[in-house]
Parts: sequence; C-alpha cells; structure tokens
Amino acid sequence: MSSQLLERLNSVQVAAVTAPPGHLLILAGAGSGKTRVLTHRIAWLLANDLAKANSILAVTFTNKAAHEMRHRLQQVAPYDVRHLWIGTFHSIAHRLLRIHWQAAGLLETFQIIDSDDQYRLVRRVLVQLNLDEKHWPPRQAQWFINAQKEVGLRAAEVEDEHDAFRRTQIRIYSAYEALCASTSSVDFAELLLRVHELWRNSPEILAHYQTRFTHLLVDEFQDTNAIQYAWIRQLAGVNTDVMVVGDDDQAIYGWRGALAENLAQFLKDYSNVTTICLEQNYRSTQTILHAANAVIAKNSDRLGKELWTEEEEGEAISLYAAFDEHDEARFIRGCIQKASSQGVAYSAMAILYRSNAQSRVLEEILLEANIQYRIYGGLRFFDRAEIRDALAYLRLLYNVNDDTAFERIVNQPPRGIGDKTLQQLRDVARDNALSLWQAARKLLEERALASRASTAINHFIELIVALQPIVQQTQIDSMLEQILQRCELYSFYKKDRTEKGLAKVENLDELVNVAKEFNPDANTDLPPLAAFLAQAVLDSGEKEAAIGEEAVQLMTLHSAKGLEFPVVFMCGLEEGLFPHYLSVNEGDGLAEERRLCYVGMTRAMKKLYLSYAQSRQLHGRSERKQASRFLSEIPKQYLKKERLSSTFTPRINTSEYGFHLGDRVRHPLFGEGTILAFEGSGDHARVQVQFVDFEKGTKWLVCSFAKLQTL
DNA sequence: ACGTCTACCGTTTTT
DNA sequence: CGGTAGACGT
Repeated sequence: MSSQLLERLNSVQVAAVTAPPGHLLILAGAGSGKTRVLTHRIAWLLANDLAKANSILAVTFTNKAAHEMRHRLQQVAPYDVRHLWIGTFHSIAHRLLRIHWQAAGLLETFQIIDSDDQYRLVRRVLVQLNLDEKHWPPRQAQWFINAQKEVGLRAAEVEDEHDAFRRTQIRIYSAYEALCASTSSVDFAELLLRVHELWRNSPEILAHYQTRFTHLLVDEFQDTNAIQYAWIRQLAGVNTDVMVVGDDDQAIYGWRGALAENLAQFLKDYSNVTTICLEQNYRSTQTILHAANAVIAKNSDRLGKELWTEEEEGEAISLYAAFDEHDEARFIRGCIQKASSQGVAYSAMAILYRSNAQSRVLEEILLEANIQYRIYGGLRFFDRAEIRDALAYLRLLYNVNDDTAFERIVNQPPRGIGDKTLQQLRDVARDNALSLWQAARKLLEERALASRASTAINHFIELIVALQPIVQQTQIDSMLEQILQRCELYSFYKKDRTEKGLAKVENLDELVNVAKEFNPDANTDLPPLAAFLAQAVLDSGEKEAAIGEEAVQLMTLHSAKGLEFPVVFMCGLEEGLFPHYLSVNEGDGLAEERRLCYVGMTRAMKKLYLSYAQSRQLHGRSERKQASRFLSEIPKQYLKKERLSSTFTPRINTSEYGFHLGDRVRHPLFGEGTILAFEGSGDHARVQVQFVDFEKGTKWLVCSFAKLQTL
C-alpha cells in the first residue's frame, strides 16, 4: 500500500510525504503538486499507523479547497474519509463553538452572520450612537471592527492612541459588540476570535484538542492572518506535528489581513522544522515558466524558489497592444475562435482580468460572437435577495430572537409594517434589552401600537407562531416548500411577471433543490436545520463549471488562484489598472500586484496571451494608458508581438468616412483588419490597416478608393 | 409602499 | 458610463 502511494510522486514530493515526525514547512510553487502532497501525506500517516483518523486536523482557506482535499484523499485512502476533520478555519471554528457554546459564552442558538448582515448591524449602531453616515461610513467602521478582531482585540482592548477618529471607531465597535451579544450574532471574524478566547480561557478544553490532534495540516499558509496563526500556535500542543504548506510568491491577500510573513515566523516559532521546496512544475511550458520566474524575480524579500519543468519549450507568449478595450476584446475573441476551430474546447480557455468592471466589454463581444462564457464572482447564489429572504424565515423560525432575520422579513412580503413601526420596535428592544420579537410581543400586550400597525404586527407574529411546528420536521426541502408557500414569499415573487421576477421564483425553486440535496458532513452533530443554515452562510455556493460545460471562463486574477487552463488570456495589462493605482502607493502594494501577475501567468498550461489597451474608457472618460511595467519585466525572447504598438494617436473621427482608430474593417481582397493610423483628408485621406491575415500585413489604403467596410 | 429622480462613486474577496 | 442608495413625491 505504502509504496503504491508513493509511485507517482517525484523524489522531493516523496520526501515531504514521508518526512519523519516533526514540523514541516512545504514551500510549494504554483503547479508543483501541493494538494497531492497534502493528501498523500495524510494517507501515508494513516497507512503507516503514524496517526489515527480522528487525530488529524486539516485546515484550508476555502470550502472548495476543503472539498477537493477530501475528495482527493478518498482516492488515495482505502477507507472512508468522511469522518476526518477537514475544513476551513471558519467551519472548524463554527463546529467547535456549536460544541462548546456554553464555555464560549454564546447561546446555543447563535447565528453566523455574513458581511452583509454585519453591515446592517453596523448601520444600526450608527443610528443608535447618533453618528452621521456621511462622516462615519459604515464600511469603514466595519473594516475597523474586523481588522481589530483579526488581531485578536476586543473593543475594550483597542488603544485609542489619543486619536479622535480611533476613539469613535472604538465606540462603534463597542456598541456593535453589545448588539451582537443581544442578537446572538457571530460574524466571520468573531468565529475565529471566540475560539481563540475559548482556548485561552478554558485550558481543559484546549488540552483536550491538543492531545487529540497529533497532526495539524494547514493549506495556503501564506493566506493566514494573525488570529489564524495564533490559533495554530495554541492548538499545536507538545505532541502535535504541524505541517504548513504555502507559497510566498502567491500571497495576494495582504489587503485582507493575510500575513505571508507567517511563513518565516513559523520557522522562528518552531524548532526542528524540516523545510521542503517543491519547485518542479507539472503545469506550464518552459516559456511560460521562464517568463513568470523573470517577473517574480523583481520582488525582493522572497523566500527564494524557482520553478522548473520537464515540459517542452512551448509556444511564445503572445502580446497584443490594442487601441482600446473593444479592440482588445475583439483580439481575444479572434484567438478563441481560432483555437476553437482547431479543436480547443471553450472550457479550456480563461480570460483573466484585474477588476470585475473589465468583464462587461468582453461579455458583449463574446455574446455577439455566440461564444458561450461563464463569469465567476459577482452575485453568488446565497447572496441573492430572495434566497436571503427565504433563509431569514428559516432562521427566525429556528430562533425567534434572531433580529437580523426579523428585520429582513418582518415586512417581506410587504404586510404594512413601515419604518416608523420598526423604529418603535427597535427603541423598545434597545431600552429593555429585548429582541425585536420580544419587543413586538411586549408592545402588542401593552396595546402601545397604532391600530393599523398593531394588526400588521399581530398578523406577522401569528404567522411565525403558526409556522413553527414545521421546523420540527426533518426534511429541510419540504420544510422550505411549506414555509415559502405559507409566508407568501412565493406568490409575492410570482406576481412579478418580468424576467427578474421569473428568475427569483426559479432561484427559490433552486433553493428547495439545494435543500433536497443537502447532506450534512458525516461528522457534524448539529440538527439538520442548523447545519443547513450554517452552510448557507459559510459556503458561498460558488460552483465550479459543471463537467462538460462548454464555456470560456471569465474571472478576476484573484479568483483564478488555484486553477489552471490550457489557454489563458490576461488582459488590461496597463499601468494604473494592473498594477492598480491604489496599490502602487501602499507599502507592499506593488510587490503584491506583481505576485498577482505571477499567479495569473502560472495559470496557463500551454498558451498565454497578454494584452493591454492604449486607451480605455474609465469612469465614463477615455484614458490614455501605458503598458504595464510587468510586461517590460518579461524577457523579450519569450514574447511574440501580435501587433506592433504604435505611438498613441488620440481617437480621431475621420468623419468623412466614419472610421475610427482601432475599428475593425473588411477589405474585399485582403479580408478583415484593424485601422492603425490615419492621415490626410478628403480624397487623399488614407488609413493604415493591419490585416488579420499575417501574409497581407499592414497596408496604407486611400479611403475614397478602397472599398472598406466597417464591421 | 412604491416608483422615479438624483447624487455619488468607482480594486481585489473568502469566510 | 452604469450601478446603487437614499430622498422625495404620489
């Protein structure tokens, strides 16, 4: 078994998988078989009786990574791996808090809130504190709170540094803490902080897990923030072997609090660490790797690692200097069509960009060319308003004191409970330390409401009470169906006959489907409804492209991390956009942008296209752009220029003929081409056209003579 | 309670 | 330019 396990690994991977007891730091370059090493390591430990299944804890950053690890482990381990503790920091924290809710100072029914719910709570706090949203943007306060939690600080522990701004932020944080406590809400950062405090305050609980987990494995270690690392340090007891896997060159989440320095810190904090570098890449051609290595080499303070491959040299990297974003999109479209005609599947191609706004032009061009595409990111399933409404009903039924849920659906569908009534409820709730639900009951009993409002509130309360028996059932899908019917959310959205309304009803149906297919982790001890609700918050519901789905993949460079595609287009390589102008001035900003560039390039297996636009519409105006500095960091020998970048000429309207620079035109003899330059006027007006057909090259044509047709 | 108008803003994002 | 959030009017 064991030798079979090692068969398809290279010698460095074998060294990592079979490393003797002790701590391990694996520096795993892009495409070097990181997940493979992690899963084989676990399988190795189990197969050689070096660890019991329940003494292994594997932590990942995303649910997708956790699922993948479990799935791939199952392929190499000859027994059921469903009971292994594999999960994200957050899901594991959630699990621990569900077990130790009492010791953690929570109510048994505590609810996880996502950042949107958190934002609403922060705004409520601002109203409470009489702070003007213009002066104290809720986003900023939310950011402040999360940043403090991420370094392990409670409001009472944050220093104001005699700074008025900080003092107010701390006041907001403090009031937010109180609101979370009274509504039993736990935000994402709170999950981690609570567990951290639980372990700090309950040594016997910590000792239990320290003894239990003899092996702790952490994926994407460069993405861990301060509290996550503190967590690892706490949990790793004297008998725990820690294995961290990461790549400082792929640290692209510094702006979110991730500390790639944790990699170096790990070496300082732990003695007898074996460091192993996985540098053989199994993904890309030599050309792509050499180019990517050259770019990342411009960063200083690297741990030092250089990818190599046994793959062939491969094709040169294509570089296209477009006139504008439309021209760029058309170039990409052309390449996709060509590749497709040569048998490359759409799903083997990905277009990567720095910011989401760039996707629109690409979409338009792909749509027009009838090329199927799929965009990652954007609004996720569980973030849709109708889905959140439906889930809020479940949440309120699970726990009537869930204020976040109460606020969301008390008047959804509209039942005559307006802002005034709601504000009355909020005031009473705050003054009497009650939940909104309790406040509503109190006001009803005291007959303190206006008659209209009273009837409406009463109606709502009766509805919820009547629905409550339903959540005792075990089938979540049928539970959902009944609730959606009786709370009239269904009929409310069905009234909307527009396309949007239709989509909402479809989404609600899809939610029932999701519930039907929901099967909680084998190792969760939660009641099904609680498990379902937690999953809805903790799992974005972002699915990978279905197998066989024939669509070009569009996504940001950030969301491309961890993925690979035979053909990759990286577009918008312009100063100001990539590297982004807001990053350039930050401390590590430029280096992080460069890592992002490295991540993007190393997604490509066979062929990489790079492009930039010399002019781009931004915020409604056309801006001149210079090629990204990253392009000049790629040695020329790896690049093939698809079109010489010409000196930029402002977009002139050659009015008589209606041509624009960068326009696509067709010539009866030479075929399709792009207008590169323009000179003269009247009968002498000439345009320079670069034809798609390389043999035709670039030609100057007299407009009045050549029968050019705009496309 | 809902539609229309206006002001504002504009990286990356998982949990 | 295009989306969104809030104000304002019906």
